[in-house]
Amino acid sequence: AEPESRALCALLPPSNPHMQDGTGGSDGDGRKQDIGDILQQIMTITDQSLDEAQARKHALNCHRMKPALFNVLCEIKEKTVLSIRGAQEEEPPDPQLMRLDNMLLAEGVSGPEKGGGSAAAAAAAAASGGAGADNSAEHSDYRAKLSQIRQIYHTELEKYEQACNEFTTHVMNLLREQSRTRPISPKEIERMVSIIHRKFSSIQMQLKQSTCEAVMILRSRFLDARRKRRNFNKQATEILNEYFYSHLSNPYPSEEAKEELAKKCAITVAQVSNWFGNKRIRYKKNIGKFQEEANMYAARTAVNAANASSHGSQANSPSTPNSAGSAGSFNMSNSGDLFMSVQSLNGDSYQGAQVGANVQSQVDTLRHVISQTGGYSEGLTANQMYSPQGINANGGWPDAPTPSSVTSPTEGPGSVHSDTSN
DNA sequence: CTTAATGATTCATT
DNA sequence: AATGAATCATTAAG
Repeated sequence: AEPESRALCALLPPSNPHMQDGTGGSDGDGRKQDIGDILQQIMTITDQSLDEAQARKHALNCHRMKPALFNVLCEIKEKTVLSIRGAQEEEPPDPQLMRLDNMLLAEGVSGPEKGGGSAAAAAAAAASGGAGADNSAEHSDYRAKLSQIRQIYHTELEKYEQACNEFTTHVMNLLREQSRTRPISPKEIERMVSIIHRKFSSIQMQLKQSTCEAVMILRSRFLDARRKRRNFNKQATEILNEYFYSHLSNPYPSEEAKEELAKKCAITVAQVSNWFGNKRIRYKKNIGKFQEEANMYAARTAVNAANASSHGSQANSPSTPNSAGSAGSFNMSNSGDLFMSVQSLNGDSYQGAQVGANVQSQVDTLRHVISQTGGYSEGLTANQMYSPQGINANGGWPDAPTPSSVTSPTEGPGSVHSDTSN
């Protein structure tokens, strides 16, 4: 068969003139010049009618030499494809692409439809309390933009996918059509398809990259925005202040208390912790500045307590950790002296019917009220002697939860520098 | 615009 | 990990 092929090969040029009407007749010498002609020819092809092309194709297919030429082409193909196959190997999974994919997945851009996610977030916000609207309002911008990005990403991706598929089918049809004229193995089609896919996937990667970039920018903006603070509403501040001043001797709410405060204030536990951290340090820094506030809340809490106790129930006071059994443990345990003083105070002003946690929670309050009214100055002075400002000076809260006298401001907490550093 | 108030963050400490 | 202290960055008030 070999010599025959060669012979056929030799026969090939003479058969050409049929294809190349007048233009392609030139051979090796005038190549550069020919390029112009070929170009011209190509340009004119577009002008040719489909019928003409179809007829030409048909003529080609029906050419008597066609089967032989086909075989030749097959043989040549065999060799070249082998060499191509050697160079062509499985592409490794691009690590960068994986990185991008992972990130997009993590950001919820490429993951499952975020409709559920946002619904869940909304549900969570709703569950966290009535004023969860704050939180969702804060995040709505972020979420809206994220979903916008996601939508663009998905539509673009879909567009690419569609275009890729369209193009692939086009190419496959083309190759299949051409396979009647020239030998095209399925492997080759496959390879072509993979090349197309690779091209498109590189485009996709660009899309993913830019999407990632957008998300990152959005995210950084959001993180910056996270620093944007919104003041708590008045009610929340009141609740927090009530707790603070009614636990002034030990303003360290337990985890449970924090949770309850958080729930009541419609803020997070972390925010409660922040608030107490700020409050403690700022109160300590300049007690005088908080005098008025302290007295106010003390009085208010005292009224609440009085009402509560007169009703025979303490569950009403927002400042006290209810569930009397356990919540009071952290301050009951370390203050026998306090308890004693409370009892004496109770003897003076209220019925001794206070129970459990409520007692401790009202110690400071009662002090305030009593000192405020002035009628019980003796008892107060005794308390002051018992726990003078010296303790405040030495650090106050952490070691011994001692009642701090708010009413005598000791206007000189040496460093009155407020923290206005900007 | 300036300043105080305030929530959040960061870092050191325990 | 929780807290204190300092600081940042925004908001509200003047």
